[in-house]
Amino acid sequence: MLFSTATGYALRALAALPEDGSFCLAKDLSASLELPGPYLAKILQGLVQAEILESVRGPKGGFRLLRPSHRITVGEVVIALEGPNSMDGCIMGFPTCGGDHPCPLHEAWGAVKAQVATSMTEATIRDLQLMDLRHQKDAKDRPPCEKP
Amino acid sequence: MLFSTATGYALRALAALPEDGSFCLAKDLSASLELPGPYLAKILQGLVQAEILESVRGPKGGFRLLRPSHRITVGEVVIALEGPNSMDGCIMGFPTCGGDHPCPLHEAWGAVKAQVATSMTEATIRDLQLMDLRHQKDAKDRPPCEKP
DNA sequence: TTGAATTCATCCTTTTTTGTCTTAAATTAG
DNA sequence: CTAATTTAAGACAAAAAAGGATGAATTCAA
Repeated sequence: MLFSTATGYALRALAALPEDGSFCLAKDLSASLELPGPYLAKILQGLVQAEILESVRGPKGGFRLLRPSHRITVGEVVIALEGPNSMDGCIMGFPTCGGDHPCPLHEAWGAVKAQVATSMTEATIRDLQLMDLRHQKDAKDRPPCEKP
Repeated sequence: MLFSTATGYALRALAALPEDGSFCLAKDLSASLELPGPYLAKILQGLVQAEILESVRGPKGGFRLLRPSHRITVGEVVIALEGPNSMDGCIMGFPTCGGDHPCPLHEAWGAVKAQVATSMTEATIRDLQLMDLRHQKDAKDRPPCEKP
C-alpha cells in the first residue's frame, strides 16, 4: 500500500462518521470497522489537531466532522498523517535523482505522482462514504452511531 | 519513497558494482555510497540467496554480479527484497476495495501500478549505472573497485 | 453541589524495521 | 601450515510503527 496503515485507518474512520453533526464514539468506530481501538483513538486525536475533526469528552461526547464530508479531501488527510512531503523524493530513494540526474523510473514515477496527487485532491471523504468499508460479515450490523 | 530503504540500498549497490566480473568488497561499496556498512552487508547476503549476486570470501574475494547488469531488472530486485505481493492491495489499505467495491482512487491507482510495474520490469541495473549514485562531493573519487 | 458514569487524552508495552557488533568459516599468500 | 583477509551468520541495540493500559476531564443526575 502506498500510504501508512494509520492513514488508511484515518480515512476509514472519517468515512464512517455521520454527516448530521452527531457525535460518534471512538469505541464504536473501532468496533464497527474492526480496527484496534486505542490506536485509532490516537489517530483521531491527530485529526482533531489537524482541524479535521472535533472532539468533546464526557457523556454524549465523542468525535464528529468539523466540516461537511465533501469539503474534506483525501489529500488533506494524507498530508495531516504523513506530512506534506511524503510523495516527494525518488521512488527508489536515490539521493542524487533529480531533474539533471534522473533515475530510469523518474519520469514514469513523476507522472504517476502527479496523477495520484490530482486524484487525492479531487476525491473527498464523501466519495469514500459511498463504498461500504466494513467487512462483509458485519455489513448487516447497525451503523457506528445511531441517532436518538 | 515507494520502496523500503533496504531496497534502495540494494539497487544502489548493484548499480555500483563493476561489470567486468571483478570482485568488490562490501566495505568499499558502503564507503563509496556512504551507506551503513553492516546493514548493507546483510542486504548483499540476501541478494546472494536470491541468485542475483555471487560472493567469495577470503583475500581477493568480495561480491560480483551473477549475470550481466542488463539481465537484472529492477523489478526482480524489488521482489527479492519486498516479496512478490508488495504492490498488491488498495492504495489506502481498504480491505473491501476490489473490482465490485472500488475505492475512489482504485482505477487511477491501478493504472499507476501497471505503469510502474512495466517500468520496473523494463528498467535494468545497467540503466541505473548510467546515473552517478554517489554524492557530489565524492563524484571525483575512484570507483569502488579498481582493476589491477 | 456532589458524585458517579462516560469519554478523550497521555503514557506505557509490543512488534517491525533499521542498524551494529561479534564470532565462525573459507580463501589466499607467504 | 600459519596468518591475514573477507564473507556468513547470529545475537544485540536503536528507532519507528502499531497496539494497549491508565489517568484526567466533562457531563448529567440526584
